[in-house]
Amino acid sequence: MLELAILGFLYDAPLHGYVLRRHIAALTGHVRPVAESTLYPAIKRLEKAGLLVRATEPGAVAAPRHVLTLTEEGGRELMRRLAEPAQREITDENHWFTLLAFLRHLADPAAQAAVLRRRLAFLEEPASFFYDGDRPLSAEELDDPFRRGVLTIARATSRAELAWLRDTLASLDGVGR
Amino acid sequence: MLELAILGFLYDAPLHGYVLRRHIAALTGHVRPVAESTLYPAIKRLEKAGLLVRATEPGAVAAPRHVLTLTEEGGRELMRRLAEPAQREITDENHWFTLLAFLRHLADPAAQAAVLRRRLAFLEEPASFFYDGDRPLSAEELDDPFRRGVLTIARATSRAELAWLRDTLASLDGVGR
DNA sequence: GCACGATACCTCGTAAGCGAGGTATAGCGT
DNA sequence: ACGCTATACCTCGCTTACGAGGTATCGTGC
Repeated sequence: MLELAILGFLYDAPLHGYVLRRHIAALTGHVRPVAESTLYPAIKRLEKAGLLVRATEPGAVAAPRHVLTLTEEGGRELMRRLAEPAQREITDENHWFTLLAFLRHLADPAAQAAVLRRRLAFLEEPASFFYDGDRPLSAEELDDPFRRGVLTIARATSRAELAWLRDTLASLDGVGR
Repeated sequence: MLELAILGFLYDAPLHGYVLRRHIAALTGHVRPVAESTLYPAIKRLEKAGLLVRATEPGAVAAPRHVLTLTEEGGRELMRRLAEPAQREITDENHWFTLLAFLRHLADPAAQAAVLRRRLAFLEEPASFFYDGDRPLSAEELDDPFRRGVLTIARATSRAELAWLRDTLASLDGVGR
């Protein structure tokens, strides 16, 4: 998820670590902050894998900067990660939102639609958080107000997302034809 | 999050690892599956910390079971984790939902309300996923349909949750008076 | 002249999660 | 007799993440 965000931001423009950190904080920081000690090693991993290169520049304001530029391989890797996300990227909202934030980079509308359809299939599966044996329980069946909250909120999210998915898929299909 | 779920389920009744695993899978598995190689070490951690005890029972169906029972210290630890959750438990929906699933165990309505109010404060902070400098962008200002989706979905979730939070807080305050 | 905050990057030890793989038992179909 | 599936638990090595702490530069206010 972090690596995807790094690749996604760098695809737009070369950045140095500090600015990248602020971009990532803006994107997911209110929900899941990223520590510096997580970001810098992640950058090194991606550099070692040949997905980005670092160029040292004298710091405009303070210490020298390491400007990060995506390599061609890095661009290809981003496309792979966007087009063929792991199942976790589809099911976990945190991951999914990060993927959506950069899905526009995947130029092909059909490929974008294919990813959305995987999310659609996931949301259409009957699933709950609470079960009576194998039968999913609805909010109305629960006494516990907190568990009822979970289902109420999840249902509202699911509805909004299904509507958006169907809308967006329709317009992507329109472009494709 | 995983440890909270273990403590939460065991607070209801002693369970052995395999059943616990299915409970956890039902609760969060569709979004974020938990591997066996994560669960069993987690159980051992909690045992080592004195939060639960294991008793070997001949397996009813197959191999011998390790029935897990919460200790008093384990019960107290659960209450602590429910009453004073880390900020991540409040902001990250995955964590938050897990917390909500067991918040009923916290018997005091005032303590429950205090936790809900922390979530309320978080949701009331103006925050976006996308910014123009420091200014949060609204869905309407975005060209990118996927980023627009993120904001549309997040807004629907936020609305539903705010309504539920205010309702539930009102009825908790009613009980407290 | 100097403390302070912001910029900019880094290392280290520890914790947590995961996939791959292993061990066993019991029951069922063929 | 044999394989298959479900139950039930475990270890190992690898990767990722995090907090604590460190280093250095520059501009601003006092």
